[in-house]
Amino acid sequence: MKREPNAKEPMGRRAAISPLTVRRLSLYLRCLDHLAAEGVTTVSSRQLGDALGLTAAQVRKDLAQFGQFGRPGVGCHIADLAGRLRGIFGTDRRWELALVGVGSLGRALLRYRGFRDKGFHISAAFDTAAGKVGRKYGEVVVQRMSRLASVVAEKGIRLAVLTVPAAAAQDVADQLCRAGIRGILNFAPANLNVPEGVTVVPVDMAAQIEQLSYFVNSPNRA
Amino acid sequence: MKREPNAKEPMGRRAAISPLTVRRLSLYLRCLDHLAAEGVTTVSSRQLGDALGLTAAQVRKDLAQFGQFGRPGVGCHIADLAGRLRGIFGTDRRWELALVGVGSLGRALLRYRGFRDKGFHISAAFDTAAGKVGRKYGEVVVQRMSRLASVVAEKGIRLAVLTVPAAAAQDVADQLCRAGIRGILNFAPANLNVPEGVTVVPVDMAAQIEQLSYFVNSPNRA
DNA sequence: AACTGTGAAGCCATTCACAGCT
DNA sequence: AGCTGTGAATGGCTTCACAGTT
Repeated sequence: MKREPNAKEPMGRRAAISPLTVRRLSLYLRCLDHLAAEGVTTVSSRQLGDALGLTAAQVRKDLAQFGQFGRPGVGCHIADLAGRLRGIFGTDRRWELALVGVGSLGRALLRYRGFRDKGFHISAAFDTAAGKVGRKYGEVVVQRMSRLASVVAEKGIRLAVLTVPAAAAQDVADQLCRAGIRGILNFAPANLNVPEGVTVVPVDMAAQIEQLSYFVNSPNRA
Repeated sequence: MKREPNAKEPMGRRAAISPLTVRRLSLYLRCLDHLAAEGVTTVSSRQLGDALGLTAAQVRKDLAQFGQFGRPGVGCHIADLAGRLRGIFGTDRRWELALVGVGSLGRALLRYRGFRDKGFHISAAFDTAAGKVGRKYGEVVVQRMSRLASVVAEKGIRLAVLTVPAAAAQDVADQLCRAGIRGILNFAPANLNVPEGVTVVPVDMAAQIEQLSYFVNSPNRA
């Protein structure tokens, strides 16, 4: 995972957006959906910021990168903005996922509703353990690893969830990349090396609880 | 083993460290443990940086905040540095955790080895569902929520793992804070309001897969 | 009056470059 | 030589402040 100097290339009409901004966009969308469920139709940047602990200017700057939303004096139309954000994320369509590693975490994710609600459907699961192959968890039957490439091709799967032990992670990631996967949600505590064009988003829960104990441990509070 | 604090700050009180740095410290520690397991005893900032996709200068700046490590011409002694990092995180001692919400994700975390390996032990679990109370998952028996405060006090629990549905998250967080919890690892897709002195670290998997699809979807590579 | 969108300023984080140690 | 620790420079992110719109 090497960070290139990020040359400013004019390709595509979207300029590169910082990962920090992308993370906040998710928060905005969650908040908008929440408001919409309550019947609210309009929201100001200040309201959004207050709900999330951000400044109103930050919210406006983030959203401004994608064009003009809300009208002065009124605010943003929630449904419009939410739809637009979904378009940006690509969650206005359905995504098929492959999951590799059917341990306890993998099984939990096979049943996790949070993915389905956003349009992400785990439609194939793989494991090396013979005892697991053939078993059905949630909706999918576990298959052997040798079927990975053909299933990925057949179902047009572009994203994978990686829930194998750290020691196996790089090897499995290589297989996923060869199979044509474009993105990996990596739960293994390992840094993955992937070719250009494949994105890895790490979900390192061990690191996150470490952060928690750091902040609880340390005397400084902001 | 002479430590030379060099009078940056008196050792007792640490200056506030940016969350970005804290996240990288976790990566350093993981990498150091990995190297140590291979029998390596010394590492340079360049090697560490290369392994993680960071510059050598970044690594040195991050570590310099905590004093002097490695010797010029040699590098850092891995065991020393790792031990020091564990001290910073507080993972050189044992932590007791309470888990609230024994759904599929909660059950998976009750068995998750990644926490135990870092010294975090889930020693109590709670749920509102009568059907789950009394059942044993992994090592712990699920208890009813009304017992939360007394168990937390009794076992000296300071951290909690929150795996309840979003709609219940704030209410449960309030209960946790009243019970004296100091930190919450929040898996619920909701922004929690907590009093001063309580830390929340969000683990929003839905947002993370949204990020993944954004980067796969968008033309610009990072 | 309320709110947006945006240049400019301010602040923080990263990288550079080099003196100094082993 | 090889490496660290650190001031200086750079670059990026956030906040400020205000002109402009409804």
